[in-house]
Amino acid sequence: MEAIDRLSKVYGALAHPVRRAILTQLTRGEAKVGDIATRFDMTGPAITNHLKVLERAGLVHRRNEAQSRILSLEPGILREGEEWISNMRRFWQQSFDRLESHLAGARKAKSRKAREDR
Amino acid sequence: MEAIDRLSKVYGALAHPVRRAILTQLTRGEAKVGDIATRFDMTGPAITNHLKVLERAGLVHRRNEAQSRILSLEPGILREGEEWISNMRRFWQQSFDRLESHLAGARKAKSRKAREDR
DNA sequence: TAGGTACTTAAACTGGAGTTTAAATAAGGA
DNA sequence: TCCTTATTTAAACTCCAGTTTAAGTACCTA
Repeated sequence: MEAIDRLSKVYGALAHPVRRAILTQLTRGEAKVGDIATRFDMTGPAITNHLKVLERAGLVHRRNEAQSRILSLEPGILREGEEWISNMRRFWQQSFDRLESHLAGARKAKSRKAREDR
Repeated sequence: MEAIDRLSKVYGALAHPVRRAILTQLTRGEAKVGDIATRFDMTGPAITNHLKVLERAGLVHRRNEAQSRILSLEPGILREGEEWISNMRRFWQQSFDRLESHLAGARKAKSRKAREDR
């Protein structure tokens, strides 16, 4: 069973160039499976599989229309992925700033000592 | 051989909760491999492996100090990952706006027709 | 209802991710 | 030099990702 958490599914889905290309294509509007398949040198089942991964991650939505399946972007989930990274970068920046001010303090202490030693 | 592109490596690295937790820990400052290992219920080699994935994605940097390996964050690469997502969201927003104004146009035409039909 | 179009499911295979135990290496200390 | 600490490499295993070909399903058109 071992339900995989959402964020892992999202990043896992983004970790394949074909799936990122599919998402990019979908920013230009909805598309049928066939529209997508013709742009990649892969068999139909391979595309079906990539679309399933994107769908299970909650990144795309599938709708039936006659014989065609219409794919469209589902933006909410992508937002979570963006947030995790930007928080990460923000926290990293803070720890970097702390390090900087620590080093600045050390430099000051050192030059003070140098003066005292003179 | 089949060299995997950078972005795929970055997202692939983020697609595991343990690796995300390691990155989060590193925002609080550098850490030895041992410091990281004690926080997860895994054997040493498993941690070594996750660290290798993070390192190959360019997300962390490893430095030797006596018997210990010191890990620290490498922020630049994370920025690329953030950019891809935020561009994606921005393009999506644009296509959403286009759809909205299209629908607004359709609604107007419809109510005009309704008036004309009266 | 027979035939085409548009996909999906099944089955099979390859290769790589994630994990463990056991052995190897590297650096420091007695 | 031998022992200890800290971590990595090797070997082995399981399971899942990605892919293909062949067969099945769903909806439309004549």
